[in-house]
Amino acid sequence: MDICTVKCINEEKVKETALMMPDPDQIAKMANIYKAMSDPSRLKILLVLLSQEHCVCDIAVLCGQSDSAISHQLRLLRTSNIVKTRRDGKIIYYSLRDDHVETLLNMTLAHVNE
Amino acid sequence: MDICTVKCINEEKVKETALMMPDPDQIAKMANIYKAMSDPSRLKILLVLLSQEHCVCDIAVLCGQSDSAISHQLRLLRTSNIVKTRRDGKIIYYSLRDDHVETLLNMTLAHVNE
DNA sequence: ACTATACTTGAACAATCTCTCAAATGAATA
DNA sequence: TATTCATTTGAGAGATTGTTCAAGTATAGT
Repeated sequence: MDICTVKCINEEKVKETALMMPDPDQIAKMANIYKAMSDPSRLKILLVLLSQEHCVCDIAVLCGQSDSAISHQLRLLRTSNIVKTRRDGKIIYYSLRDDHVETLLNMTLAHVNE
Repeated sequence: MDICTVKCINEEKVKETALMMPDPDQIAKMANIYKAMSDPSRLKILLVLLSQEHCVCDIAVLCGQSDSAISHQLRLLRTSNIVKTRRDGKIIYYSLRDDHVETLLNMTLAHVNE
């Protein structure tokens, strides 16, 4: 009698796919990127920044949310390395950090448009 | 005294960006796609299916989770039109529904690999 | 008809998330 | 120095999420 009775219908295919799987670290990174874009209000922020850089309160106006709510979300996007900031006097301008997110956004936009 | 005192630091830029924004329906669709991929266990399922089609219990083995947990997630992916099914006797095979998700996954994989 | 297998479903609980509100920070101006 | 403005922060409430467990289908084999 086996101690470990793992049922597995097609062992061959399971082995094949297991070899193809990215490692846990990579999966976590991918999930983080998608998570950042998965909340509608955060996605709206990113789409706003896809157009051009903006300060916090203009983003708030464009998104129809409070400065505070936007600031909370921007912090998450900042710590996920998805947006970057630039200070000009009292005003802090936010923009997308690299091309990858832009490309992802544009690709997905094209997808939902077709 | 104004009733509606919307503060808006750069009206010009706000108007420009407002014109560029996708409509709410498109934004919702985009968010849904990202949401489907944002949970690590769901993302793992999609990466499994990126390799080839699999039945529920093989996916469960590959993901290290219960059949039930996987089935719940697969339902979400099914109703989001991200995976499709094919029945062969008692066994139901799941696979990715279209090229777009594959492309997104591969692009993001390339991104976290660099 | 009965049993076994592959999968689905509903309820429930814990964990996580997003927003609001009030207070705090840091930089520019009076 | 005091005030104002743009933004950040912390605590807390309400909603959403992912998993488990137990019970339910649906199909195939005996």
